[in-house]
Amino acid sequence: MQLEPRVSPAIAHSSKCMIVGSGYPNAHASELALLEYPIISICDNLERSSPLKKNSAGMTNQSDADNFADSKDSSGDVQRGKLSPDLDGVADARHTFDGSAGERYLLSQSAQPSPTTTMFPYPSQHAPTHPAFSIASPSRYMAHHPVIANGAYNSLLSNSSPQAYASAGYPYAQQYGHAYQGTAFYQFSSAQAGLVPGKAQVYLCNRALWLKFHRHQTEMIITKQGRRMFPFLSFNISGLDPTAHYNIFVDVILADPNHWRFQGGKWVPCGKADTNVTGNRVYMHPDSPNTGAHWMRQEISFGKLKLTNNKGATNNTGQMVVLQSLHKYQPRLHVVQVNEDGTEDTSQPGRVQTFTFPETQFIAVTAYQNTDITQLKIDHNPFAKGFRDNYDTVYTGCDIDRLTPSPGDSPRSQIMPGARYAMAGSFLQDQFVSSYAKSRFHPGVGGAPGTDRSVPLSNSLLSPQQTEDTTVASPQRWFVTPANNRLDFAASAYDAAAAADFAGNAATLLSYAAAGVKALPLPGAGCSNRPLGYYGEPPGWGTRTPPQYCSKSSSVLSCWPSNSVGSRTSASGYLVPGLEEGDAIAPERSPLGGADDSKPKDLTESSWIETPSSIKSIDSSDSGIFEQAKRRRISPSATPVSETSSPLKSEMLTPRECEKNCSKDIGYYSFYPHS
DNA sequence: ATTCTGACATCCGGATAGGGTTAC
DNA sequence: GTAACCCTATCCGGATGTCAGAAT
Repeated sequence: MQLEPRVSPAIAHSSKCMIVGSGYPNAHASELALLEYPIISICDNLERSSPLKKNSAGMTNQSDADNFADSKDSSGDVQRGKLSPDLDGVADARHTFDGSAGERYLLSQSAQPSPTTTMFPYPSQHAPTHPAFSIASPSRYMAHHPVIANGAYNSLLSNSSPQAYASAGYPYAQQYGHAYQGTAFYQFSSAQAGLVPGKAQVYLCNRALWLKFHRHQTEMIITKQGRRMFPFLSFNISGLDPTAHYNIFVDVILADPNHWRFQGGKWVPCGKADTNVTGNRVYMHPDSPNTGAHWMRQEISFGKLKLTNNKGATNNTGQMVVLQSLHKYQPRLHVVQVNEDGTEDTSQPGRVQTFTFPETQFIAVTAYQNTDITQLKIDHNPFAKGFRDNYDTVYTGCDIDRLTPSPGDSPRSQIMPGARYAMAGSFLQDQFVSSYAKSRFHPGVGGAPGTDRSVPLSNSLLSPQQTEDTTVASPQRWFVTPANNRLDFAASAYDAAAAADFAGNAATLLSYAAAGVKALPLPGAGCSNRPLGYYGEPPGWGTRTPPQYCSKSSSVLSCWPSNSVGSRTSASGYLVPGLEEGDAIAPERSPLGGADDSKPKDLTESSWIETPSSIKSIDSSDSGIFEQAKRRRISPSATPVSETSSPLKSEMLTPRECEKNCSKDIGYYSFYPHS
């Protein structure tokens, strides 16, 4: 299809003058230091980084690499330092991130009027004049691996930015730069925050889960036959034209120019990445093309996306994304408006929007390196359930003993048992909410909700590279309630302690802010709950466990009218309190308070508690939590999570409750028009 | 020494078959 | 008595991480 590099003058300009560290025109050097992500000059890379543009430009991976290398060379100290493994975008950011930093990056933007407008999903990197993607020509995506450099679409952002992109290199730099410039793309008006017709907003539904992995540097297994991602990519989109048609797909690009190695309990760069790899890097959502209403109606899951290292794979190439082991990748979501027949229309600008979620970065491996990651996978992936029982035998019963025996890796050992168990809500972060939900309130499973046996999923879950951060994060950091989602988050930005748990890393935080995010995506708000009623159709994981959840929680299902975009996008639909960060909910910290617990409680009880004990036993047996409780031999004192603090209750508010609660935050909810 | 591969055991959900119950 | 429906058991495919051995 049309791969012609239709780049606006602004874009062209931006692509030619990438200046290291200048991605944050309004940021001070100190701030840059916090940005964490390397800022590397990548002249011409902006366009090339796009699988489409690259094809059209006939660029080679090597050229990409060279450009990247060149940019590094010219980028100076900043970028050089960024190449440190500790600067991969998480660890250090967290170390240095504090309340002030959070404020600085989230709220201090001149373009960002107030903290109250900082709570929004990731805005896209709009591509005003970018040639649309085409599903008709998959080959166009069979491009070389570009080093993440903002992507073609990112570069197009410059259209609205007078300063274009003085810097690029890594995606975030560009994004931040864009955001810091306060581009008009992102409406920071409290009244219209993020509500820009035609401009989609995307929530990473399972963001909390991603964060859990991200804190340890996510690893994804790649096999010849292809391995599914876990966590898998799952998004919620809003802001699309309900009647317009869109293609939605994900591509995976190199997140940095390094080859990585797990050494000494941590990931360290080891030479240059091999960018001379071909293969499909794009996974088109099977529902594409479809209407905006369709996309907004349900969660968009990419559970069937498989990662492989088999460059010559011929089967299911459409489902396979070819990657290289020990390379760091960054998935990106692309939303491309197409004609009704699925064809592209490049005549209109702004039809391509790209979303990058830093927390979804991962290193492709053929075998897990970090045992913390392994354990997280086992703990959260239903398919790995069979390995959970090994806990008793493999480990001595103390989850601390089970920790990664990596040097200097003692994050969990720093956790107070109570705090650890208090992370009950973390389960809600799971990709498979239902699995845990089923047993969450299982009678007799005392402390089940808080029996995250293996992994302290909050701030305590720090990788060896994050040991400095020992601050006890507020468990409900990501517990989004209709009334507090945005404001709470903003407030949290000032909370140094919370900062640790805040998105899991400063980089992420920054990405939000820089990307023009007005508020934390509060992904869970929309997804952790909504999936209940939308999992029936989505492919992949979503089709497995979720249905169970639905079948057993009919009352919950009713919370998400799947046939009504309007209702879905209503405040209640999107903002139902979702435990995104999964941490235990501290009622006292929740705006909803204990009073509001009653309703969710009733709801859950009606859905679960009334289930015949016999059935519940059966269900709970595979819930994970139940097993964990059994394995952990949890003592009453070790399971402080009371019913009132159960995350599920907050998570499962009914629409009525949602509306009631949501009304507390008019500013935010006004974003989602009630039908 | 590091990385990759394939076999393996395990788990889950879907599909199917069989049996039991109920309604006509 | 028959058909329809429901429930349960079983089989199968696909998924997981583990592990030992091969490859680099």
